[in-house]
Amino acid sequence: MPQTPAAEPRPRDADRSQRDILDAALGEFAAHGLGGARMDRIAERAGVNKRLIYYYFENKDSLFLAVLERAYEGIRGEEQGLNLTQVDPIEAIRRLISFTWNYYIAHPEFLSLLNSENLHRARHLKQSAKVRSMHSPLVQTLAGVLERGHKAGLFRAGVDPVQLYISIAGLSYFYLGNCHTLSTIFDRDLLGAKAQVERLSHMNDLVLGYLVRD
Amino acid sequence: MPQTPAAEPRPRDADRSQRDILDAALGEFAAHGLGGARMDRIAERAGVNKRLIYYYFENKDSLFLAVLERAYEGIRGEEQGLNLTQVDPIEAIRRLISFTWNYYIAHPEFLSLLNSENLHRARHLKQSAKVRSMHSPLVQTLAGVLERGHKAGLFRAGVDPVQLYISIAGLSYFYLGNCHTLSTIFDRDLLGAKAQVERLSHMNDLVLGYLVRD
Amino acid sequence: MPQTPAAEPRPRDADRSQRDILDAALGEFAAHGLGGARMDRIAERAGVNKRLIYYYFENKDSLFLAVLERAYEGIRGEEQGLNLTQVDPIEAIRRLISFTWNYYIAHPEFLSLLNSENLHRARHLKQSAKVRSMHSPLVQTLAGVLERGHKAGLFRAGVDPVQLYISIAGLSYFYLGNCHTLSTIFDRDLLGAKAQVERLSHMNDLVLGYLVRD
Amino acid sequence: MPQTPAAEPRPRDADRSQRDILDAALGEFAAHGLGGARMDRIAERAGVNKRLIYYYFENKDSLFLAVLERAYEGIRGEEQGLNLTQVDPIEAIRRLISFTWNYYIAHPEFLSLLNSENLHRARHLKQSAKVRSMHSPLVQTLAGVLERGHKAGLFRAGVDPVQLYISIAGLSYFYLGNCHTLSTIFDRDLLGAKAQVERLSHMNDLVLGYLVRD
DNA sequence: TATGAATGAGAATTCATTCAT
DNA sequence: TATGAATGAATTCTCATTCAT
Repeated sequence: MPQTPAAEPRPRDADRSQRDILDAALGEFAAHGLGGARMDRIAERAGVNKRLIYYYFENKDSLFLAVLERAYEGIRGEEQGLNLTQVDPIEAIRRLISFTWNYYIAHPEFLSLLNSENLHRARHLKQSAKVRSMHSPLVQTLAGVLERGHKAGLFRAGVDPVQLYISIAGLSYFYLGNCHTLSTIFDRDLLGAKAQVERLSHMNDLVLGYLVRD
Repeated sequence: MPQTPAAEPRPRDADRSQRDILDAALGEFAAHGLGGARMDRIAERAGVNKRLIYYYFENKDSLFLAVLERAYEGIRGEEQGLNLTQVDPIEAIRRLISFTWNYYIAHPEFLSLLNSENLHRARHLKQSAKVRSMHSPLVQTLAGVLERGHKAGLFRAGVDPVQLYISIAGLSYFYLGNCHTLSTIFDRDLLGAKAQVERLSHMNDLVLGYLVRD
Repeated sequence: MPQTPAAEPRPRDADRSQRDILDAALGEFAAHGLGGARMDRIAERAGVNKRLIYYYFENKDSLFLAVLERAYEGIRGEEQGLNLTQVDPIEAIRRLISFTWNYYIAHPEFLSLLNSENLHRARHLKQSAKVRSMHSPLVQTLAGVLERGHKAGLFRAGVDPVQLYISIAGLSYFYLGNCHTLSTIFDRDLLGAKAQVERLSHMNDLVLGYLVRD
Repeated sequence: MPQTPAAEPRPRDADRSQRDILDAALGEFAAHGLGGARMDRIAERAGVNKRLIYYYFENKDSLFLAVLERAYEGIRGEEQGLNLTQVDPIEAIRRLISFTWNYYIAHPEFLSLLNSENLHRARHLKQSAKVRSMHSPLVQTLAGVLERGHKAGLFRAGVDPVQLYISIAGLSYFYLGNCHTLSTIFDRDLLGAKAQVERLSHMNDLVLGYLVRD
């Protein structure tokens, strides 16, 4: 089907076009996965001629990587605003849990994108130097929190920050990313307001129940 | 690619053919997702004429559902062999954690399948009466364990078995299902023998650290 | 899809099976045309294993011819019951018009079958000695009616019975066979009771208005 | 059969491409019916990449409708050139009969297309707003002719223009559209020069013999 | 006479991508 | 920078027909 020509030709704005394409691609990849995403639909969503996508992004895979990098930038950027180093350790853990939970809720596309990338065995991510560098600060920050907590006699010793980070992420990720199958399987609404409060509280209990020693 | 004719004609065995198709489809769907899976490749993997797939399974989606149902049957079936009701509560929790972990490691396709189904918002699963009925026994068993633990003065009160089950699954699921991106991001081997032991021990510590009250 | 096995196996009755197949095929060919007809559906409609169709009728084309021959037998058989030679000429013409009209209404599949056969340039019919032999009596009968009418001073001279027969058939055929397009085009119901009476009366007026000389 | 690449690349002309596709499709649909038509062959006939058909026409059915609409435009357009309002009523009827006859002879595909559309119960036509509007002028013109004829004391009263139009069309349509089966059945050449003259004369006699009152 | 299992060839349609301007 | 036209290679699915019992 010939692309319906826009009433007015798109004003020539390179940045804007690229952003629109990335936004559209994010939605499409999240909704259908890499294999199910359609370049046609991305163009349509973006209000851009299909050919323009290839002008800016070499091909579907490159576009996917660009989307993925931008998504990681997003979450890591916000994470840095948490100031975990400046609050007491227990509060820091609470913040990290809440943040992760809320971020996943606010950005379900991020979960979806990760799913896709894992299905493809991180094929795209492995090509990205950018992403790797984003993560060490996070681990260091968390390590610092754990150490402070231990020194203050609050937390147990010997907790690996990477393990803990993965656990915290996993507790939210599995619940939210798999909520469609889970709510079908358990025949229970997992996303209602009450359910959300309960889950967040369960996760805090679980992690702090483990960490805190009295 | 023209299908290379089998040296010998396939013996006529309806059950065997269906099983072979399901096996092949499981592998293909796990490797490429629903959208990326190719019916051609499934036929080839199964050593079956492509047409036969449509003879037994209406179309790609029905086939996917059949695969999914069989996968759930698999894990739920093994879970029932755990005899959680017959061991002491702490041991029961340990068993469940280990089992989940080991099952995911032994059946990475299962994780992949879940990912795909969630990407599609449980579209297939929702049509399956079968699956729902598989899960209530599991929740009841876990509820029993928690209650026994509490009555014995071991476990804290008020733990929701569904929340706990989701947490236990999520701790393994996220680690294993996202190990490709995670190991890239954290630049660390997550699947070596030592790493596996560490993760399992971390998960046990986490869950039991939370549950057990002294 | 494997054919759902009948609860009880079909009793072995060769004649009955063949008749069922022909009935089913008539419906299917009429509904979808030769190209659109499906052997699967014919088997299903007939309540017969698909393989049995090939046992009795060599292939789709042979089956179509068999259906066609039986359809011609049907109309020619009934036509002979009209006794056109035994009533006065005007009544004979009326009878022929009414009969044609009513037969087409009662057997819309017959029209559809003719359409299909013409689309295929009478490919099947040309192979059938049977059908050819059925038609000469009809022309002779009509020729007799016209001659009697002329001798009685009622009808005009020089009317070609074949032309007239084709005209009479055509007046009903086009109206009924094309009623779907015609009623769409003219935005008018052509099959209501009143419309049917009007058409029949129009056709009688037309043909007799032409034939009868006063 | 791999498409033989055109020696020269096709010049980029959207209108021309669409026209070529429609021409090719008309031939193919007429020759094989909707069900028997092959998109591959249409592409080949049109000298166009198969994909281009889908670029301009959504799918086979849409293409069929487009062809059908163009066919109706063709005949209705020429009909308007007959100037039936400007000649005496008898001549007008003669012109309409001759035109219909000659148009069907010159455009056998038109008959075939109608057949197909009726087999499908005007499924496509019913979606077309366009077609309905083409036909009211025709009916009005014919009504005018009949009225003029009656007022001049030439024609009988009370003739329904739609009935008459259908009859005129039917007399040619059945003869020409079914000539393959008819000539097989009656064992008589229906398309030779002499036969054509005879049929045209028969139709004029029939219709005017009915209409004209002396 | 009757049937469930199996298939090769081909059908419509889709898709990422490139051409020409 | 932007776009409408065009395409080759797949991809899912269909269909008449045959095999084996």
